[in-house]
Amino acid sequence: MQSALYLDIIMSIIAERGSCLMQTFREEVIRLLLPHVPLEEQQISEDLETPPNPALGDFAFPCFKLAKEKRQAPPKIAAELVASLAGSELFERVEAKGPYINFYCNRKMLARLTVEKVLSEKGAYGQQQIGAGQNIVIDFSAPNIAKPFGVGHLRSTVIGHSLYRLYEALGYRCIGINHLGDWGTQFGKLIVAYLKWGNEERLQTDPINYLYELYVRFHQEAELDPQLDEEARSWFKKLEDGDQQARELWQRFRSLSLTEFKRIYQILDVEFDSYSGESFYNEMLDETIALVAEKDLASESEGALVVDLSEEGMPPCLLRKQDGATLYATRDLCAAIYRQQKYNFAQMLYVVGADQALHFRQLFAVLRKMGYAWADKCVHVPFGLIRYKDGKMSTRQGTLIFLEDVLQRATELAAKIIEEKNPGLVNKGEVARQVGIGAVIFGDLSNDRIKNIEFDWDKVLDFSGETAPYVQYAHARICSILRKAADWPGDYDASLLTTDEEQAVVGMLARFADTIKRAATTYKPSVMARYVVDLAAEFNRFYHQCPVLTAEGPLRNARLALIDAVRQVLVNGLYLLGIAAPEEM
RNA sequence: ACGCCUGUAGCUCAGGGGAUAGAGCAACGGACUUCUAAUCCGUGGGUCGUAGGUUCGAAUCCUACCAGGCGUGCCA
Repeated sequence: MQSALYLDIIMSIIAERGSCLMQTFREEVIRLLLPHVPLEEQQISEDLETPPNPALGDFAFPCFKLAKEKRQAPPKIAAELVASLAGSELFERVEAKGPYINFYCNRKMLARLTVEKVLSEKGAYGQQQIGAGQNIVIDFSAPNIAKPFGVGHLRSTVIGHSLYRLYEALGYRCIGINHLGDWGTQFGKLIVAYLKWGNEERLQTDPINYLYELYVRFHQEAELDPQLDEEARSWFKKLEDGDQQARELWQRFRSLSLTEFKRIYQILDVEFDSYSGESFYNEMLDETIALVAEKDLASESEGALVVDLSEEGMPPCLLRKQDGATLYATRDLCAAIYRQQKYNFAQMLYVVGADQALHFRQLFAVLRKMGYAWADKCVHVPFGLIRYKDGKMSTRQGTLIFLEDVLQRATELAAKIIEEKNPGLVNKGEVARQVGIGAVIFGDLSNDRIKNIEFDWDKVLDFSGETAPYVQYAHARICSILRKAADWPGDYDASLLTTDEEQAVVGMLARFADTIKRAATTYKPSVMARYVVDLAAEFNRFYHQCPVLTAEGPLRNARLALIDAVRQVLVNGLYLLGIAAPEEM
């Protein structure tokens, strides 16, 4: 009874924007199994898996769980089940293999649905509506004013930026906030250092490096003279109290730094919806503290104002120091409440290093104690530290590697390789930047964010294997082929794409939407990074196995359509990572 | 001392409780008169930190231990 009408319905469901291709096939498997197994829909869906080997089909259902109830061996159950299943247009074969039932997607149909969907939706392919009408706040990058942008800050920046784009693809409205570290005791330190050793001329000519120098010097001198720390704290207190000299210096340091940061963000193609940093909340802090006190949560301890968290098994959260000055936690608490009021977020992500895990657990605990149900919508998205082979990277000790140096060297290397491989390339400089910077970003995103990274120049400057240039190269190759096929009018019959190599590529394309969802909901851009590498690898295998331009008529058209679809998904995937896709390299 | 995180091939890492644990790099051997060789194919290489437990089935879940990293009230 599998009529043409039924097929049309399936096709139209899949063709609908925002639907997941593989999901439709998956639901069909469940529909087929449901009448024959004593399991809930949910349970079947959970048990369903992707076979380790494409020769074993596209979906597999393990029969172990049925063995107990049916009192039969799993392979026997599988065999009998297969015999009783209804046929489906969506699958060309359903076979029992040992204890598994393997479902083989109808290759022609999968190829058609996938390629047609990609080529009609183009840049929107993969987008979903899960988050429609909801806001999500993403707090990322947050560099400290008056310190250079080091490779350490790159992590928060690129992870946050990628999450921003991933959640946008799920239909959320994203609000990217750069919670600048533009307040705090560090400014007391900087003011002290500047007043003691400052040189106006050097501040003018090379602000960031000079401020950094002062900062490092402060810490060196403070080792010998603890009195300096005392002075710094008192200058910060003055700053909070509105002392004019302090505010003027702070204002200068801040605006000089911000100009510098924006330059870096431009290089990275990163933007923010708000630059409201810590100082932004300065006027609201008293109110926040009053709110905490109102709920009877604040208490005095050793001269400081704290929220006791012993019930939660955590050390107390400090809101005011002995001298009355506020802390990081006070400002974060204030910011969270402000953002909830302003954005009414469905979720708020803090893309901040794992070394601050306790701080966020405390922050969320205080919000919960205050009775805010939305505290559970706040998520700390932690990531590992960048370290040297021989120890921790430290701003204070001045052992920082500047991001700009890294980007610069990567770009130079890319330029050198272009000179070797493709000296005729027209816009060499631009492409070298796209490739070099892409390599650096990808290097940071490709591994699980929780792992520490050991900084290694050799690794940063290696463009072979699982890297952005690898993916970009596959993309450029496709563009090259498509340029040579300018005669192709764009018509095709994708159902001709049935070889193993073609199907492997199609299968990857069909999994794109699922990958976006998984990358976003696990807050792991690395999932998307792995995907684009896998897709590029699958394309490369196809490329070496199947001629495109020299293929015969209809097959040539079908393959052109296939690689055009790959090109599109590579562009979309790289975009989600914040990486450019040059058409030639 | 306590808490959190990590431990998979020589190195860097993937592995959505299930079929023979996979990539890249490095090593070695192949493939450019043919769509860009920043590519592809092949070979070698593993007590999945250790010991228990749960399960029909554990790299994956639980417990203990070991090793490393980070954190533990007036920095952020």
